Amino acid sequence: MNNTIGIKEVAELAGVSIGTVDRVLHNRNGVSNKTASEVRKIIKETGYKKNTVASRLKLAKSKVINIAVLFPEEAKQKSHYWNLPVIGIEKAITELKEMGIRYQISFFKMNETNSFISAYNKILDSNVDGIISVSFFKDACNELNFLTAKKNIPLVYIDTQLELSNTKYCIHQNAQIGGAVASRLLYQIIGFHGIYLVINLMTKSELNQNSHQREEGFRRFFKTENLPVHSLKSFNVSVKDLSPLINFLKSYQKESIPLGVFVTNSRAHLISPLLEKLNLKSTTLIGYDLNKANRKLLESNKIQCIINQKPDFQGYTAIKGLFKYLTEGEEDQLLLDIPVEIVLKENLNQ
Amino acid sequence: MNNTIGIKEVAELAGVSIGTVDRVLHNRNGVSNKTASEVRKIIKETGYKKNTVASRLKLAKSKVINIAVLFPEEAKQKSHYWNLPVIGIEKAITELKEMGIRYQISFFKMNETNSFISAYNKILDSNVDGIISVSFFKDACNELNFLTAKKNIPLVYIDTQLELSNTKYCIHQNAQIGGAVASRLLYQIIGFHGIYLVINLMTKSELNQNSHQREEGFRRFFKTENLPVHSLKSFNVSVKDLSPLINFLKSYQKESIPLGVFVTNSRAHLISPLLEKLNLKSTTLIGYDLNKANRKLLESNKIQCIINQKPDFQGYTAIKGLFKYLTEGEEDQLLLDIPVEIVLKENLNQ
DNA sequence: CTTAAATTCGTTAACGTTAACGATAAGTTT
DNA sequence: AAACTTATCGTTAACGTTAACGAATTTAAG
Repeated sequence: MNNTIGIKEVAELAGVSIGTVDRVLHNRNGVSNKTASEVRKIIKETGYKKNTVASRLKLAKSKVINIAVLFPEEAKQKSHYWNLPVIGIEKAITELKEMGIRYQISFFKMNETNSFISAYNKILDSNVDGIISVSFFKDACNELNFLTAKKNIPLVYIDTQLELSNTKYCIHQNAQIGGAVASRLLYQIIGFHGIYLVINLMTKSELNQNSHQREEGFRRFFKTENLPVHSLKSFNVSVKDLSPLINFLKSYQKESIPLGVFVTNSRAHLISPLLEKLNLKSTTLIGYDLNKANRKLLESNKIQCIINQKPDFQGYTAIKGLFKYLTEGEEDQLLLDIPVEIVLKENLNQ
Repeated sequence: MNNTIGIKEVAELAGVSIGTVDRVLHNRNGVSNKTASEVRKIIKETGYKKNTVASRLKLAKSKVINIAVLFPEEAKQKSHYWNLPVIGIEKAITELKEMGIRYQISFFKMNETNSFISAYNKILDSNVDGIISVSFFKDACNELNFLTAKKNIPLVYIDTQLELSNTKYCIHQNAQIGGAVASRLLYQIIGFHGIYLVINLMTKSELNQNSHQREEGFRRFFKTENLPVHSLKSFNVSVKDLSPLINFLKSYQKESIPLGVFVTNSRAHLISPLLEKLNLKSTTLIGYDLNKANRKLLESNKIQCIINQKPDFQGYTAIKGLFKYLTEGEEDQLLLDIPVEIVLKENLNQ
């Protein structure tokens, strides 16, 4: 009935003491090859699994698990987007605090690679068991991937900004699916004869990876569903100069064709006022991320739909996944697709 | 720095032994009023909280937490709707198994009150620490509420079928919000001039509580958003005789007005073939629950949107909530609104 | 062959909580 | 006053894992 096998049972079956079994389990030396392989055989046969609860009770004080979080400094601001994963992280840490786990957050400036590099160097100098961060800088992140791999420290990226070939663990939303969801929603509403507008509102010169893939998913939808569209245009415009976009909108102002706008990042709130000014009231606007401005516009029906990446959930699962990995070696909770959540005014505050 | 206060520190501060502190914590007798109140004072001052990990390690074998699950017998069928909460339950049990928690499932017939009653009587006769079930029968559930309250056994209903005044714990989706989400989606698509159809597909003579509230939420949307509609009709039809509905659809067959259909339960898959037959192809169909038939129709674009109640998540949180309650007395995770999840073809398999 | 060094392994005391088991003191019955 | 309850409280051995400590044996060095 009670088939939970402990280290004691393994020891007895192998004809050794629990100390020896423990040495084998932790790959410590001081055990002969012969007995070690015998113990390993028993472990395999019995399917022994360490009792994490007992293990962490023992180690909670002497071997605290230290997680370093390295986020953009915007995470300090309450209700800012980058603060949301922190909320999830804190929730997970609270749930696990009896297990002996701590986290420490440090910050970098989104436009300063060096602030990121010096921050991760400080982290790597401390004794850290796992890292959670965001991929903003290509070269620096590649270097960090290399350094953490060498030191055998798990590094989890959330909310992928860049996709790096040597990234091992990341927890994020599938951007293509997000784009496809947006296009289906828009297509249902404005249909074949409408005008589709994909807006990449850029702060840097290069296009963000997420935005790129979201547009790709958006465009692909029409192909896979075999739905030819009358007009689908995309704009890569700087937030500092929206004039190309404004000019385009003005040219369509008098046509009475329905307009569907998909903003591929969190700045849909910058587009809504434009549409208001130009009297394009029947426009359907879909954007990303539940920041304060977007929430407000969703509540006042100026934005019709927001796709949520659940950044809080990403932070939460990152901690839980790291804990599972560090205590049980279980990797598969560190490589996750977070579901695409569709948020309307009605299910906003749940 | 390390401000975790244990029973040992409390004992020292109160000038007693840990045995006495334990007696106070568990309200066991054998301690004088004077020392008890002194201990309680220290507990309050220090904010001592029991270390659940250590507690459960100690009790995992001697005091297993027994959860009884009482579900419709359809839960036995893989991929049936009622099997989904079981999957979530099993996931939670697996996560907590080191803590000494077990569950046992028993079944009742959805059309036989007595099968429910005899099942819960058997459960109450066994030594059970918590119960998870579904409210199908008014009188029987009221009685069960009474009996569990008397025995001080927490009873959690998921996926509310009936709303009972004396229910203490339930984990379910807000039906009104679900209805409102459906109406917004439909309104965006078919607009002011369309025809709205709410279909309550009934198996019994009385209207299901969920269906009722979903319709209410659906109708309320238009009022709160101040959107007069051209036509909004609701049908309460038996699954055995759809003819009233068919007749209605036939009468609208030749009008070229967009039609939006909201099926308030999991049986949207019964409506889709009707629409096909009557050649009402531009109809938008929204339903509930990701059963096999609905999934298939979503994938083939015959259903446009499904609202998911996340029954697996409900089961999962029910176990987690019961565990938290039984170990720490924390009640607030047993009274939960599960978010309304909007599922399209594109985000179906995540 | 003796002694030192290294290898291999068992024993044991924690981690924080629980509760059985005694031990002591106070009160009650003959 | 002896014997017997009762009330009150401290001591201690678990739960399963960890790792320091030391004991026993083998190997190497002199």
